[in-house]
Amino acid sequence: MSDDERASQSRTTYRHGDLRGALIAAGVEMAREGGPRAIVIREATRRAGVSPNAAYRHFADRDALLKAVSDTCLGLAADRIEQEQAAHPKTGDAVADARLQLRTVGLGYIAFAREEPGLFRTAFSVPDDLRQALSPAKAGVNGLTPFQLLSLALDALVDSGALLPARRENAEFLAWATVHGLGMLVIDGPLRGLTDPMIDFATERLLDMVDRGL
Amino acid sequence: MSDDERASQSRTTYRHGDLRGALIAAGVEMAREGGPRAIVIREATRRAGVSPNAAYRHFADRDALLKAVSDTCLGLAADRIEQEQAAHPKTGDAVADARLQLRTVGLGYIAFAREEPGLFRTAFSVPDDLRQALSPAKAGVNGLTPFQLLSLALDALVDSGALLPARRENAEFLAWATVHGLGMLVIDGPLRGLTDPMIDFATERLLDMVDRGL
DNA sequence: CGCCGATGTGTACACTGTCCACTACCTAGG
DNA sequence: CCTAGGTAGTGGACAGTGTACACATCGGCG
Repeated sequence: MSDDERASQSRTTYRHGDLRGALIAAGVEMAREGGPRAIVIREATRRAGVSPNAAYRHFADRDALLKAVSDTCLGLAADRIEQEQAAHPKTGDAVADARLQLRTVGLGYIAFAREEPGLFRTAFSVPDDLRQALSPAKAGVNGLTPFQLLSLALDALVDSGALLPARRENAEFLAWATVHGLGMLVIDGPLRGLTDPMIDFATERLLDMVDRGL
Repeated sequence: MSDDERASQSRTTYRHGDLRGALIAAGVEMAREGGPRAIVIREATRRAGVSPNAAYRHFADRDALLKAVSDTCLGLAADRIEQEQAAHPKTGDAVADARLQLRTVGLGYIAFAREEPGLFRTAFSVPDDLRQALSPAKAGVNGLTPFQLLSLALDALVDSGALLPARRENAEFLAWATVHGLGMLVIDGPLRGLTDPMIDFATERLLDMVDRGL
C-alpha cells in the first residue's frame, strides 16, 4: 500500500504524508468545477481526511492555498500547450516551423481555456508579476512555464528570420494579451454563447492577426 | 432634504426610497477597493442603513447583486471610452478619424482597467453572453455599451474604406479580445509590475498591431 | 376608511476562515 | 534506549457570511 493510497482512504498514521500536495490536488479539483471561488479550505481538508486546521500547517491562509492552486493550474496550461506542439510536428522549413510554434502556443492556450475554464480562471485569479513568470512552481511537467514557452517561440521566430529583432522586444506582451483576451472572453465574457466552429474560426483569425501584426 | 440625502443618513421613513440603487452603489464602492470578492450583501445593507434581509426584496441572492454591479461597471467603462473619444477631436479626414475612433476605444478601455482595476475585474467576473452585450443595463450615460462603441468604430472604419467589408464580420471579437487581454494582464496578470510608460508603450504597440492586422 | 401587496425587520441556521490551546508522533542527542 | 523538542494534526471557539422563514409596517387603491 503506497503512501498515496494510504492518504486517500482513512489513514492509519497520525501523519498524512503529503498533506500539502493533497490540499492542492483537492483545490484543483474544486477549481475545475467551480473556479477560484469554489476553493474552500474546509472542503479541501475534508477531502484530504484531515481536520480543518491542519491546513494551516501548510498554508498561511486561504489566499496562500489559492495561490498554490493557481500556480499548479498554470503548469497544467503549459502541459496543454506542449501537447498541442507535439501534435503539430515540425516540417523542416525553419520559418514555417517557427511560425507554427508560435501558433501552437496560442492554440494550446485557448484549448486549455475552453477545456478547463475553471482552472483557467483560477490560474489568473491571483495577482501576479513578471518576476514570477518563470517560477518553477508555475511550470509544467517539462519544467517550462507558459511564459517561457511563448518566449521560446518568439525566439525561434527571430532565429528563423521571420521576425525582426527590433520587433522582438516585449513581443510576449502583445502575443500573450491577444490570446489571453480571447480565452477570457470565450469562457465567461460576451463570446460565451458562440458555437465551437465559430470560436475555432475566431481563434484562427486572431492568430493570423498576431502573425501579421507582430 | 432630497431622497438621496434622506437615504444616506439614518432615514426617518420606513421605506428607503431607492434601496436597489443604494445597494448597487454600495457594491460599486466595495468593488472599487476590493474587486468582486469584496461585494458583500450584509455590508451593502449596512451602508444603506437597512437590515441584511432587506436586500432580498431586490436581489434574489448575492450573485444577482454582483451581476447588477457588474453591469454598472460596464456602463462606467463605456463612459470612460466616450471620455477618451471626446479628448481626441475629429480632424475631418474620414479614414484617419475612423482609425482614431477605434484607437480611442482601446485607449479608453485600457485606461479604465488601469484606473479602476477593481471595477474592471468586477465587470468581467460574471459570465456573460453576446445576446446581452447590448443590454441597456450595461450602457453608460449616453445609452451605449462598450460593445456598441466598439461596433460603431468598426462600422466607421468600413464606411471610410479603411477596412474591407469582408474583414468586418466578427472583427469585434478580435479587437475586443486583444485589448481585453492587455487590460487583464496589466492589472493582475504578469504585466503588473511594469512602469506606466512601459504599459503606455505596450498599449500603443498593441493598438498598432490591431490596426495593421485586423 | 379599510385592506392588501410591497418593502423592511428579527430570529435563526449552516457554513466559512481563522485563532488558540492541546495532543500525537518523529527524530536527534545523550 | 531513552528523553527533549519540534512538527503535524485535533478540538473547540468566535466572528462574519449567505439566506430561509415568519412577522411588522406602510403606502396606495378600492
